[in-house]
Amino acid sequence: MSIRKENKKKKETAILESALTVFAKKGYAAAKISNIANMAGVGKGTIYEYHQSKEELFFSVFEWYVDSMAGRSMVEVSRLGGDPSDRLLAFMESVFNSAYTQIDSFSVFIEFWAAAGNPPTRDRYRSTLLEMYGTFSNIIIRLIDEGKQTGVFRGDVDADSVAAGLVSTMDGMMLHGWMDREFDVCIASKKFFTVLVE
Amino acid sequence: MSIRKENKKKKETAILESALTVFAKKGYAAAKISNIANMAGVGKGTIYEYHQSKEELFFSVFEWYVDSMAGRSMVEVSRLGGDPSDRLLAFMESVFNSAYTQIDSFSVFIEFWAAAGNPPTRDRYRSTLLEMYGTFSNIIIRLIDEGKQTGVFRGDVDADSVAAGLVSTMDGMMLHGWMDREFDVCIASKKFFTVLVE
DNA sequence: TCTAAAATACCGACCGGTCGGTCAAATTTA
DNA sequence: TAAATTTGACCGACCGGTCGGTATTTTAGA
Repeated sequence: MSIRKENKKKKETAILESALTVFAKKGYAAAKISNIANMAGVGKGTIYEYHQSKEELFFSVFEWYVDSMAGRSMVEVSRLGGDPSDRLLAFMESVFNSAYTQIDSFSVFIEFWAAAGNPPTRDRYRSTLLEMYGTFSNIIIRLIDEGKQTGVFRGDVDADSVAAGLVSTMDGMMLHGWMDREFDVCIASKKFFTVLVE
Repeated sequence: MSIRKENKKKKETAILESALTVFAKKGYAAAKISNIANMAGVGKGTIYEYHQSKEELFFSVFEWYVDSMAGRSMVEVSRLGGDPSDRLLAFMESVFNSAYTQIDSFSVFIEFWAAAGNPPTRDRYRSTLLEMYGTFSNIIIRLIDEGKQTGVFRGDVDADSVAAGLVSTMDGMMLHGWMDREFDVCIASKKFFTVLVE
């Protein structure tokens, strides 16, 4: 690859990383393009070589963040062993752990939700989020179905509802863990899910 | 009460209601003070008779909204009958139902979370939110303890963790129901909690 | 291989629109 | 009529986005 292309790639990620950091620290509104440019070590105009507008930049950060999350969890689940019940708990735990290591950027996630609520940006944020939740749900549904066949789970549980509930719970717990630093998500979720599974 | 005082009270609530509506519909940043004033049927300057700044107005809306939520749920639970297990399910259901009737203003709730994340506003939003969650938690904990004594719940469940989990789940489910209109929170939560309780 | 010209990438001073907040005048109340 | 309240035209700080100019790499011709 030519020197030009390589530099571009590097700057591309430098900009995304800086944008994530600044958006997380200040929130979308208070984050200035110049802050992001400074942190990325580029000029303000350069940002606009890569992204049409502030809003587009935010959306790019969103897609990048969500992709990496979904991708990581797919990898995690493929590595797990044990019976479906164990794997379900382990899956939840791994998602929490991986999310917990970057709890500081959780605040942008809240702004993704907010963006999924306001008219101009609503549709595309919403559909991308639902896609991501669908990925998580499917993983859980598959584990439950498997567990039903091997008899670990009762046959009459509605896999869809439980999956939806678990995904919701994960979001809720992350949120609470982020708001209340004394609330240890990993421990609380383990206790909660244990009550649920046994 | 004098006519003056009465009018002031009316304008006070008219402003708060309009503010909630406009913030919900457009989001904090895009909501203009003039929009809110128009909808409340007052001049822009009048807003500043009641609130120091846009940010203060938003915080007032926040407190008002949260108080009414917590208040309503306290009333609900005092009216419930049956054994603790039934009352727990009924409590959840009533919270969901009451929240669901005003799902359109849920988007402001997301912005409250966001405000609880960004430095200038963080502390006061966070503490008020945690207080509200504490109220919910206590209601649930009391029901669980009661259920333990009457033998409806196993004695070894950690009431605190379960309460924290349930509160998280409520938030998460509201969020998902709000994002995905096909996801019926009331039905899904009932199924999910039933799996959990029995 | 050297050089010149073309292409691409980068930069930041500047512009212009927006909207929170102010205040002098108008209106209402007692 | 005096005091209290309301009003909306106006101001200006702020910041997203532009663009003319510079620097760097690539290409082409000899």
